[in-house]
Amino acid sequence: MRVETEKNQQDLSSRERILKTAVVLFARQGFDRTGLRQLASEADVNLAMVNYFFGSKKKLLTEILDIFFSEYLMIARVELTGDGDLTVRLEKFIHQVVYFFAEKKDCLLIALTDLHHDDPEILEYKAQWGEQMIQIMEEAVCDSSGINIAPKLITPLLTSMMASRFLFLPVVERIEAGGTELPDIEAYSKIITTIFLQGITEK
Amino acid sequence: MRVETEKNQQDLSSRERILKTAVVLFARQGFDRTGLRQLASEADVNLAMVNYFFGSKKKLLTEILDIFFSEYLMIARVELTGDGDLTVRLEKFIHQVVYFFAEKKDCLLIALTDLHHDDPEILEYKAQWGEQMIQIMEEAVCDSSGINIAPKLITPLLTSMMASRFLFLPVVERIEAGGTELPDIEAYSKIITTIFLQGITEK
DNA sequence: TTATAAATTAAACAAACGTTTGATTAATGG
DNA sequence: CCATTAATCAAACGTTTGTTTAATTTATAA
Repeated sequence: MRVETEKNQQDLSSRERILKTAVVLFARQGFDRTGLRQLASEADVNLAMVNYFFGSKKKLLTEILDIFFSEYLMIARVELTGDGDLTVRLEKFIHQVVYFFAEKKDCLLIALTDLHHDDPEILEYKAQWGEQMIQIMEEAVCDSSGINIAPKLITPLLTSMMASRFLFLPVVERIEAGGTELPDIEAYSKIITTIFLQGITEK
Repeated sequence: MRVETEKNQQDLSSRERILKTAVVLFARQGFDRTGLRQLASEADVNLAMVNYFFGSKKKLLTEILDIFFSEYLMIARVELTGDGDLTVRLEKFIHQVVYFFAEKKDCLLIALTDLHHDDPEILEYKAQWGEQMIQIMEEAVCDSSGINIAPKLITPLLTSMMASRFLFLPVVERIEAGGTELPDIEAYSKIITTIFLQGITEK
């Protein structure tokens, strides 16, 4: 079960091939279940190259997530800060993030599932990113509006809402029941926005 | 770092001690990072007892989650089905589930983070539970109301909303920023209900 | 070309993994 | 009290794990 065809990967550098393959394998199998030998084999590099380029398996993980978190944070900064109408800002933010999650759904899964462990090193790493996200939310959403919800509550909540589709996708795809199918990303983004702003009840 | 004092555990049977210890360790460290030797040591049983009582490490995991999922499903059946006002039913459902998640937050973390892997056996296991949940949601919420949202979307969404506090709790607890602190469970439950029904915007 | 650095390789390392075995002790019911 | 089952134990099973080493090839720059 190759991650990509060799044609698609052979023009990439060894470092980039490891990175790309690791994202897919970590998302599919989990960080701990993915051995360096399988990773090296599917990325078509020697076993020792992972530690040569990244230092350790854990460093490889944080390098993957650095890229993901910094982009997520950038979207928040660009779309949420400013003086425009809060509703409009949130609308654009959710739209951008949902499409970003859809594109980087493997990284999202790794961030949500593989990072929730006891390792103090990993926990502090997450806290660094989470703190920045909560600060943006506080200044851009909670302070500058009539909304009176703790940023420590609303930040995880909105993130969970936007991520819910991708977090449960592997399960939902297996299920035949539930007449209607899942809407596409555009419709999904709009539904999340509507519920977050107005709830499910008809106006 | 003992899971509980020996006093609290010594009156339990070996089987129950393994179960209780496994829940805590799996939630903290993840299923894969928790070795049977550590588990046996902290549960104060011999290494071989885990396989003696549960057959395998994976069976121990599914036994833990069976209890959790069946209770979650029971709450959904009790609170969601019926002819009463949908708003009232959802209100009660969210309240019950949030308190249930708070009480069983370790199991919730295991279900959300340790189950998202490629193992076909695990995936089918999850699909069995997910299918029942989606069916309840479809009949009780989607069909019997003006709400026109795919049950395959709304079920993961609502679950994610209710779980968001617990999924991110280990990170949020580490963060000093964000002036206000996290509200208690009662307030959290009410906020989730309000947002799900009416959104964040003031009426 | 030659010297220097980067990349790649096969092989080995100790440690930890889940599981099984066979013997031994404790508990149970006739 | 005896027979039978359940529970507990230490020890070992063969794999697999992440990491390191030292040698070799490839690429870069002088």
